[in-house]
Amino acid sequence: MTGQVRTVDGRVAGRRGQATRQKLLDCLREMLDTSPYRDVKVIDVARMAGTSPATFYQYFQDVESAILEIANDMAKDGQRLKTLAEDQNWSGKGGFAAAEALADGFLEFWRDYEPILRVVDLASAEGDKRFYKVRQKILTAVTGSLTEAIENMQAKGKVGDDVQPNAMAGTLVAMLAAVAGHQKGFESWNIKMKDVRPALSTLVFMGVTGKKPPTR
Amino acid sequence: MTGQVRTVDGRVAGRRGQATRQKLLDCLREMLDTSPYRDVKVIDVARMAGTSPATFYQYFQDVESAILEIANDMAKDGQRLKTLAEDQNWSGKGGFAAAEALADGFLEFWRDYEPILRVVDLASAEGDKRFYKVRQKILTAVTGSLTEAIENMQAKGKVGDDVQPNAMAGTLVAMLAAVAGHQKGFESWNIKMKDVRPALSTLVFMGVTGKKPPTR
DNA sequence: CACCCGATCTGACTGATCGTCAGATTTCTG
DNA sequence: CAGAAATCTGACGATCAGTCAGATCGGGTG
Repeated sequence: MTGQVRTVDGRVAGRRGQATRQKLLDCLREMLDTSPYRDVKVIDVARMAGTSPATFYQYFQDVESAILEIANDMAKDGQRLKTLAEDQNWSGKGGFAAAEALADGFLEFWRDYEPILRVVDLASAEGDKRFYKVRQKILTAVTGSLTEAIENMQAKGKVGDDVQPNAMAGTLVAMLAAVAGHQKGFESWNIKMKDVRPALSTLVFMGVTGKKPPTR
Repeated sequence: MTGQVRTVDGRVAGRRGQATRQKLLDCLREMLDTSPYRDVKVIDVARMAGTSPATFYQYFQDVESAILEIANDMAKDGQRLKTLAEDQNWSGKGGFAAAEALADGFLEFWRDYEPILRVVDLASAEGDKRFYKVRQKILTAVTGSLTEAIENMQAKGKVGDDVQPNAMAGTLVAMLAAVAGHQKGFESWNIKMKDVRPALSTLVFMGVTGKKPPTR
């Protein structure tokens, strides 16, 4: 299913090849952790991996393609977010707990992949479809689950139907992603994450159920 | 107050110099509209402006500094967002209208400056303090006004004080910025902006007041 | 108008990186 | 161990970054 690993000129990579390829990806990821995206150079990645630029180009079209590879792995891992939103009971205290878990899931996921997600965000905003697709893969599942949840609440008459479920779900997901992506920003802005967490959960809960969260 | 326009080596630019400088900025901005950030080259900007790379370096340290210049102008214009959040009456229908106006303000502002804001977002997430400061300048004022509004509501006992006003305000602003920055994404995702607008406004209203918006 | 002088621009250069290719090196196979 | 396949790399032409000394421009002056 994952398909075989191939070199740029189409040959299937063997054991050794896969190892170097992986090493290049690891070094690229480390590079992105420490340098601005614009300053990441193939030559530096190659040097760090103890190989030559020519080798890099044997496995990747360019830097973007390599990042896309990392991003795809990330997207697989991202499916864990989906499980946090689906088949939850959103009423009452349990619902608020679900909202908290969802918020935590986003915060943690973004902490794990921050530099990659930055690039994915930029590239998809710039209209790169490959990156857009990755972003979708991560967010679409969550949005879908939330949409269903909101539709259920509306069916029960708990929420006014003056809001489109998918628009609300999309907005909530965008919010979660944005806040998760600016955790450092919040911190250095005198806003503590431990205060942001309840704010996020509250908004998710209110967005889904249309109600104030239960007092604890 | 704006200070005189200076060349890199400290000379004050005259009439002609300022004109070239501005032309370079304009071309850079146009370039960012159409090319990925990573692919914007000094040589292309210079060519488009009908001048040479050496001239570019006479006025700007590097591409980032030039973008920062554009971003600073943008930040000035961004102060219009602040007025949308301050001294509003957030109760009842008027409050919901205020929330709508705020959402519209964000959507419009991001539409005006999308490519620049993308870069500002990336660079500040990457830890570049100059860009972080610009981002702050735009968002901090709005956040402050919203914080006040929430504090007022809490003082009146309308909202539970289990949420920190500034954390909630920061979260709402992050949400507004994120959604505004992904307008194209939403559209191509089958979610119409006209549906997102009420979702956004509703969340802002609920975040500030702790209540469901009034039915219309 | 001819000249001058500061402001402005640019050609040309060095060095770094990109991206490619043919050939060297390593690993695998029988 | 020989031969083949896989893998790696040195070397190269092209492009771009960034610098500097000198050419050009344009307004003011006598």
